[in-house]
Amino acid sequence: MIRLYDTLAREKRDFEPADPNRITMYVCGPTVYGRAHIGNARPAVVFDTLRRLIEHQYGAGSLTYARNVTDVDDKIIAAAEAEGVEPSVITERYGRFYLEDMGALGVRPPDIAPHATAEIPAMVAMIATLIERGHAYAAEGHVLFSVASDPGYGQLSRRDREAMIAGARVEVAPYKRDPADFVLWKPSDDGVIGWDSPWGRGRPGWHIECSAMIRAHLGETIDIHGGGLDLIFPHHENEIAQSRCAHGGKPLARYWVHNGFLDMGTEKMSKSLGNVVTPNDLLSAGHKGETLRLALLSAHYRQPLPWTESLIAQSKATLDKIYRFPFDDDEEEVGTIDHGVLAALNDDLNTPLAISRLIAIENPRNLRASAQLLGLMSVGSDNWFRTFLGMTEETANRIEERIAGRTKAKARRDFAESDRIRDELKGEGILLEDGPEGTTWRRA
RNA sequence: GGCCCGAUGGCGGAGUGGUUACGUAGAGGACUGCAAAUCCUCGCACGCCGGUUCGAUUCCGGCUCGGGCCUCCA
Repeated sequence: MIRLYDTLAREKRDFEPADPNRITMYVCGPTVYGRAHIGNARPAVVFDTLRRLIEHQYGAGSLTYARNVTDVDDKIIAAAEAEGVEPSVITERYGRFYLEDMGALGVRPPDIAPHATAEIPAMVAMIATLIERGHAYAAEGHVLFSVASDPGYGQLSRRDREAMIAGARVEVAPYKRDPADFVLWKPSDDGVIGWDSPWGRGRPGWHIECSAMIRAHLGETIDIHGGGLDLIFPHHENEIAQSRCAHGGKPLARYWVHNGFLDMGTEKMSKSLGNVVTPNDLLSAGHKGETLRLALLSAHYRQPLPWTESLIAQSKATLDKIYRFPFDDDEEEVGTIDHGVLAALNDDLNTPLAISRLIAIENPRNLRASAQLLGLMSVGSDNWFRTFLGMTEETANRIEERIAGRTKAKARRDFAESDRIRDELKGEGILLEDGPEGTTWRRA
């Protein structure tokens, strides 16, 4: 039995899917206007891990996991204009980078990756329904959702109407009937990406994209909706309102799961603050994707996690430790997942506790099977310790030759020479270890 | 200003009303030509002030500090 903290209920609840054979999960994916940063990777890794857990507990094929791609957005339009290219050039490039970067962190592609630009008819249809039912209105080329028409609005974020009005610091657009109303459809000027609609040529608002795509691909009520804490308001609140009002009161999601933030010293990492570190930067610096994944999982997903070089180093040390277990990489027999690891994950995805259990596993096959549930130990030990970015077989052979030279020096007790060779290799990032069966080498 | 969350040892981080988290870093030892790896041992903690309790790091209240949201944002 999996337990999950449900943001709506503000407590851990037993996870009971509506249909255990067809579990549905939707997570808000990237807006593809730039390269994802390491903070963006946290939800991708967290929900990838939850996905692996669900698939383990309910069986392969039991879960349909959708993660959208927002490929129409004002920032995309701005980026395209800045480069003098079509928006699709921007969205295809960064969409590809996103998959590459997340893939390096062991994040498997979702089952479904709906793109907003391919789902415009579904959004238009949902907007039309909302207008019909008196929950939305057209004004000056815009369509707005009427927050006052939805008495349940504000439950997820626990915000009352007074607070929302008090918080409306932004100048209220003249076409809004109420300051809290939000845009479902907005007009596009000539030359700006847009689609024809009953309300004129325009493009969808951000929130309606997710509501419409969830409906189209997963249904009116899904089991789990995930995303970052910052999406609770207004994005998820608005999604809930749109979907509930369009679907005769049916709830959008049965469990709301939100991840906390990476701490970057003084303030959160964000593109607008310009203090971003990307997975690509870190991988280029020589860190392995699994190291970054473990670092991201080293705190509970709802807790803040300070992102530092030290955290990365600690994560690498942990992986070095488990990869040093005596494996036969050709071993085909599959291990079983450790009960302690599973119990920790079942309890609201307690990954730090699971990792501590993982390290204590003594059977190598069970260790590997358990690690793989967390998306770790995806490669063989040899690969982990010896693969360098761009290292060729020829380079590896040269290293072997130099080690052979050192072994000869050692045999004639010429330790000055043998230490010289060892130090030289160390300077190149290669560590030697003299074992009972000879010298082995690994990357630093 | 409003809403919400957090505060654990050098660092990361679980958890619990009364016994060890764990990892990493550090110290000592074994092993080693010396290292590395491995093994053994060790030290170091629960933000502040009250309250409840036989007993609180764990529950309650207040305070301080930090973070998030209220505007695009993982």
